[in-house]
Amino acid sequence: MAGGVRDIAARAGFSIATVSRVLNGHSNVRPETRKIILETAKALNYAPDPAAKALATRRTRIIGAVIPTIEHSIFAKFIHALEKELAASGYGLVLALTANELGTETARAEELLSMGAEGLIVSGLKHTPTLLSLCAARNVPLVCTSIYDGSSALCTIGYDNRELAQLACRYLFDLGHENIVVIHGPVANNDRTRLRIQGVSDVYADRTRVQFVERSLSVSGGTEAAQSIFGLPTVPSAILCLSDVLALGVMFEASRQAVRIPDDLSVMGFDDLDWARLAEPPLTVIRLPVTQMGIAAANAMSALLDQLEPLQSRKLLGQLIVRGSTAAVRGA
Amino acid sequence: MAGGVRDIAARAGFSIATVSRVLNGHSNVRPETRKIILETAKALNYAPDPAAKALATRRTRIIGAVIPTIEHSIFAKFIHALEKELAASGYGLVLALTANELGTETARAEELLSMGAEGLIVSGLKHTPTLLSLCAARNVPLVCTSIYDGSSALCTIGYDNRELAQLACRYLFDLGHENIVVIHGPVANNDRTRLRIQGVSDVYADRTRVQFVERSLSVSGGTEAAQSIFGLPTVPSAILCLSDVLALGVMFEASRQAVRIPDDLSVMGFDDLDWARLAEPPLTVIRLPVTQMGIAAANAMSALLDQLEPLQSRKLLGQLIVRGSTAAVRGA
DNA sequence: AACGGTAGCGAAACCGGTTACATTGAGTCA
DNA sequence: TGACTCAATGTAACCGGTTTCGCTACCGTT
Repeated sequence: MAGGVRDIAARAGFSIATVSRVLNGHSNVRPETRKIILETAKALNYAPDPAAKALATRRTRIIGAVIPTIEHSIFAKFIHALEKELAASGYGLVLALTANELGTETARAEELLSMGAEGLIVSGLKHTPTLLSLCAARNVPLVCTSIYDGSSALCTIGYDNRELAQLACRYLFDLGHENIVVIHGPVANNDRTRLRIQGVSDVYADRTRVQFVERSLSVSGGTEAAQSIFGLPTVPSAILCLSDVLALGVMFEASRQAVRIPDDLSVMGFDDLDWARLAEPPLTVIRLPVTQMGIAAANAMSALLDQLEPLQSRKLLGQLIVRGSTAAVRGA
Repeated sequence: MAGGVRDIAARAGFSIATVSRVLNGHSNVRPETRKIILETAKALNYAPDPAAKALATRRTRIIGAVIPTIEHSIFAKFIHALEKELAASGYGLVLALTANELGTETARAEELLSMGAEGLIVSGLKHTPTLLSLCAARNVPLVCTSIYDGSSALCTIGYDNRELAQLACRYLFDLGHENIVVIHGPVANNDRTRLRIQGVSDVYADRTRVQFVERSLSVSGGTEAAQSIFGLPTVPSAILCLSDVLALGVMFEASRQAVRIPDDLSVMGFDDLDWARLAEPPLTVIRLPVTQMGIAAANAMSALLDQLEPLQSRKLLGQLIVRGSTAAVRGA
């Protein structure tokens, strides 16, 4: 029932070339001709075949994203902004979630390319040589997100994880917290977490004063970590969570064990998820500009593909948001 | 640099037909021929052109999903499972988020189709006639999720929202709660919420005993609702939140106002997000089988497209998970 | 020796669009 | 009136795969 350009041409009494011209809004067509063709197209309720169009134009207008997960809100927000902005530029988003399974990223990326993605968005800076050469060979633009590295040859659009961790630690240190615990997610295959840890070490140079606890990147990771910390002989005066979800777990556990925040313990998060400002007490955090990042990544990609400008790394700024979950150490 | 089948054919000394046969694993090719062709394909690091392949085979192996948002974890979990399962069957997922903007669903669906989606997954049962006729005209399979309706002509894969709300209410009622408040997200354009509200009314038939509060579907919606409720002349003995995020907001606000849960107030959620069992107190919820739903939707779609079996509605079961946030009403 | 069957392969059509180039006819100008 | 320009349209090639159909050569039968 759905006719192609040839059907329209036959029915309207013109050639397929003219039909195509009309359908693509080219100018050198007589207005009346345009009208006739548009009408018969509507009558046949024509819809162009995506595959044929892609083959002829060599464009799919699909870009792919390979992301660890979407269940962590920080990624969800990013993807949301990314999708929205891509759509505004007429691009579609194909998604591949690696679910933190190490080493699947390259394979998933390849799948996306085989579905027609003409650009790739990934997170982090560390990728297999295979992936890199793949992109180079087929010259598929690659944008790395959640990280900014001006010295990298790759296009990175994100924030400076190390710097932001420093910002958090300096704030805590200035409040008099000389004995802190840092809870973070798995470092395996996660350069961003590693950078944040470096940032912590930059400030808390004397390693005896800072302790790192690695757990799964989830609320339960936070509660587990909190349980182990609360059982310590000397409880720290502050806990820095390198993700808000960990902080939520800590807050739940603190509430359960009647540890008062911030009186007994300062707690700080990283992300600034929606609930952070609404928590009791409201959570002091490092805010990550993920929405901005989604927009920036989408714009960089579409600008490149639309031949407007080359890819360019971009550093987005996070910020310290002081709220009620942190306080000066007692007696300081 | 990247060669096509014709390059391989020329280099290997065979015809493009044979090359294609080898590349697609057809049997009637001499083993040695296969070997030669595979080697030259590798040498030229051949990758089939997705558009050309799609045009010739009339298959894209892309399915589209139009979803309100991905920032709500319940959808994120669904999409995650969906993507994973689709990928396992060799399908890709293109995503369109409507961000609750009313009326964009149809347009977004059309976009997905124009990018080559050969199947559509949407949420809810209520859609524009345009969307429905679009799918019918191009015979694109459509799967409605987050809802089950055995009487609908459409394929629905989900849970019975009304029934589950009844389950929640009967539980509360049996605990002696005769005066409850139900907090829910916007009902506009959301048949699932409306069904849940119906389920509540089924149990709390006497409308004077139940009060409905509509807020944005977010933690802040929950805190706002809680604030208005705690200011009421007669505070209810229980609050049923038709989504866990609302419950989180309520819990935060309760903690802020020193309202003890469950002693002063029972709070109940809907979803069973990761943190629900870890909250303080752990949240009593209706668990929604969203992961299962993602898997089921993916399987239904792929089975249809692989010509294995027709689409079929499927009812998935939610369940009541009793935890610490609810208790019998005092003096009952 | 004549024959049927089949494995292996190639030529060419086809999928449904886009577009370079050719063609036509009307208008302009000397 | 002839030459030239340009707007409007058509013809056919092309994008890069898949697939139908037919040919050849070789096999085993009788």
